[in-house]
Amino acid sequence: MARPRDIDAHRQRLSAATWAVLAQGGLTGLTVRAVAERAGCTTGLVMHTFADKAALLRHARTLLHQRTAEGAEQAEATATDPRSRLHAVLTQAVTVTDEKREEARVWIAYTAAAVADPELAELHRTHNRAFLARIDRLLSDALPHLADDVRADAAVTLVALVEGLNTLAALDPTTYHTDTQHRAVDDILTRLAAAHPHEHASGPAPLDPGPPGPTALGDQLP
Amino acid sequence: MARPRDIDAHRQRLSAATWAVLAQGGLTGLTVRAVAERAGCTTGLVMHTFADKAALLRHARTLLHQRTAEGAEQAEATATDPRSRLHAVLTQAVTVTDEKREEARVWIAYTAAAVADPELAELHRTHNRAFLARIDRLLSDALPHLADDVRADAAVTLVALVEGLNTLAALDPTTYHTDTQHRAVDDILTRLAAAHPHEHASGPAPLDPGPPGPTALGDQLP
DNA sequence: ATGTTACGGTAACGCTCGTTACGTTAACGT
DNA sequence: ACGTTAACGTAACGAGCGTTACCGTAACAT
Repeated sequence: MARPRDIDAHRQRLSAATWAVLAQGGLTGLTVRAVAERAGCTTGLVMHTFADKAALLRHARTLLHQRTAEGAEQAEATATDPRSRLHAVLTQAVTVTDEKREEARVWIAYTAAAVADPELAELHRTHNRAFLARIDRLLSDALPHLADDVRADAAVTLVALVEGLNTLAALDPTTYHTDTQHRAVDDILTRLAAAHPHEHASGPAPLDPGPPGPTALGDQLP
Repeated sequence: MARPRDIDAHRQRLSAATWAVLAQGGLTGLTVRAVAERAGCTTGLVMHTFADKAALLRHARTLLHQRTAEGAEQAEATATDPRSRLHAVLTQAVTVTDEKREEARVWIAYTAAAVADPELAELHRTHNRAFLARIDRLLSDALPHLADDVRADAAVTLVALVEGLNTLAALDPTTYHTDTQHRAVDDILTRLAAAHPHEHASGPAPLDPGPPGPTALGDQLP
């Protein structure tokens, strides 16, 4: 035996290099050579660590999702009551930091790659549905007065809003500022905390604010 | 003189071919040869019609925006009252047809390309801000009771929602169905038609529905 | 009818890509 | 200390890319 290697550490390092390359050069700038140079090694190590370029892409994609899931998990664990948990997870998802700025650009690249790559598309669906389920769960805890179908639609709305805000902010941070994104999320949550306008499609809106009061979410702004 | 050509017609045909290639093969599948084959010509015509590949991309991008702007213009012209105008433009933007399905995939490709291409990023900002301004104008006509800052945030929310819904629907049409998207847009509009929860940060919501009644937008569902 | 003109096709260039075959070298058991 | 073994680098291959130079040819003016 000779020269053992920590292959998982290599995979992680190369995945991080893949993110960096994607963030800087976009999808067309992603080459095995660029990843190797970014990781401080040669293409030899890359091809010995992954079967091919597609495997590298998939691994980096999965690791990226794990990182975002950890962020949501932490936000969820930090908050105390159900409403602030929902608020914390969504706010964290649209808060722009140096780390998240890169993440958004990488996210866009993977979205585009998934259009033509069925395996990446399947990964996208799995991960996105997990996030959607998380928001739905947080919604049912935070706003139990919402009917199931209304809540499902609200979850879709919130997930799409986060997706859209991050995409637009990545390309136009001037127009889509962090403050604007926070206000957008807070506004939706505040309106959801109020009763649904035509609940069960019966009569007009009952306008029932719910037990904790309608301004509970809005008051949590920084 | 000899052999005149309609260069604008060629540009349009090649741009349409570019969309088709982008929709099918994604950003990495976009090659001059693929565009030429799709358009039924050779790379020679492509390079005689455009200075280089980037010019072809930019032209197709601008033409795509013009097409989407026309769609919004038609929806706006068809509707009669201010509220249905806003509703029609947003609904049309998230309605999935064969044409729009391709459009969404092309849109994603351009978004990813803009991450690494400053010129495409500038085009994106210009066009997106134009759409944002349109929504803001339609909002001020449809819901005049909204304060300027509230309306601006609402416009950002609606644009981001449309962007997010289209992106997610392109990759997961099962989870993000056309009906779901319509309900998401309608729901936001209905909630916006109600008064803002903490208007001017003064007291609680005045809950003033406005002249045409609070359910005017919700009732316009198909 | 015919010469002229430029439109569009052909084919090749240089380059870079993903991938592979091979050589080098570093770390372990003995 | 040293041979062995596998990890990693090196270098080259074939394919495909954007781009260019060149040529055939179709359409107009005369």
